Amino acid sequence: MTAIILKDEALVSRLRRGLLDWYDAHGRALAWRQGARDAYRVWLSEVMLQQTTVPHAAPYYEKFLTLWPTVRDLAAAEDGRVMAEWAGLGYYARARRLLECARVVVRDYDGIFPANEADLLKLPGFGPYTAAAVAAIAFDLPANVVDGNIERIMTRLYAIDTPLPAAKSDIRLAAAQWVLPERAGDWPQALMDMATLICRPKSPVCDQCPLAVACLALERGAPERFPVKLAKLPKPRRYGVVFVMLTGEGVVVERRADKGLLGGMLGLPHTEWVPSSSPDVSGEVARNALARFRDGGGNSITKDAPSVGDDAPTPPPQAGEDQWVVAGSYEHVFTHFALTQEVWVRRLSDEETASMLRANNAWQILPLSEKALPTVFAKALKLKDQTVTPDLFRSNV
DNA sequence: GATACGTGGCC
DNA sequence: TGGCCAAGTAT
Repeated sequence: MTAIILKDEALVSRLRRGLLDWYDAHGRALAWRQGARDAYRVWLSEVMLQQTTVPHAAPYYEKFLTLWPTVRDLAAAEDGRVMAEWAGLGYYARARRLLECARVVVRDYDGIFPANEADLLKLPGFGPYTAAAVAAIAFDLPANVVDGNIERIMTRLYAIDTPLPAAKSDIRLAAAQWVLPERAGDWPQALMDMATLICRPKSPVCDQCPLAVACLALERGAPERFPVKLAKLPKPRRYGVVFVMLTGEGVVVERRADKGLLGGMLGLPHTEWVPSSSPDVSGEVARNALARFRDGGGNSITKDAPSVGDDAPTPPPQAGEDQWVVAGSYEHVFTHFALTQEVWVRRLSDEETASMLRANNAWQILPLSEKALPTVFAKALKLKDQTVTPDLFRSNV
């Protein structure tokens, strides 16, 4: 428990004004800051920006606003369309909760976001940060907005050396000292811009910082040491095979279960992602997966797949198995594990396609021109494009 | 409190 | 090149 040293109010007041002056002169002209403040736009941008960089989120924000200009438009959208538009942005639970929240706002609030932090906090996908940010930025309420940027500023300002996340309560207390009703919406944005442009994680530019005279970390000589974080556990590696089944109309994809990794997204059928490549993922594991696809169960492949090393009976080779082309393999790093995946490609006849779709009701055909897949699967199609011979695309094989 | 949950850029 | 980092939330 770090004791927060209360700064004298006159100093806080002066520094606060200095940071707002800096923001007026140097704040970023981001798309969601243009025009009148609109709770829907503020909320949309905040959700997209969770754990996501501004350059990555910006084009998605523009596209969503074009497709669904109001919360009512979004609430009326098809689930699959929203998920497809989110593809590539990551943390897909955000998209499911975004849609759920839009529908709650329309149903319970007549399409108008509640203008108080407590009610915002109850909405799907709203946590302490987003509720405070929307309250402040959309409704100009003096909420205590604390995100990773503001955590960095506060741990440096007060030299809080308790490792995160244990330091969060102290950080909140520190940040709360700076909140005032005057320019309540600009304040957190000024802090976040300053944290991004000046109080950066690495090589902070302290000689440009409006708060430098009060910064204990700077005074002690190592501001980049803050915030202190607990060491991360090593990231395990897993292995799998992904199947690119080409048809006359596109590629076979499955709608994934709503919960868990890539929940609610379209994906390519794939084997279980096993912790070891031994004895042979691209042999027995792949063969078992293909057998399940033939018999149905393509949407539960991770649930009842035998793990590598089990002496589950190897099914007889399928007819046409030799038509698979191994396009290569690639790596994809998720939050909590790294995946090495081999890409198997083959052309399905119309009969096989019909049979596969009958057996696996979560499967459908996605035109190759559509960009609806999470990056982990988009990479497989890209690898296919780079390596597979054109004759696989012919309509009759 | 610990863990699950994506992706891309940077050094 | 592998680890770190980015406007967190849900369980």
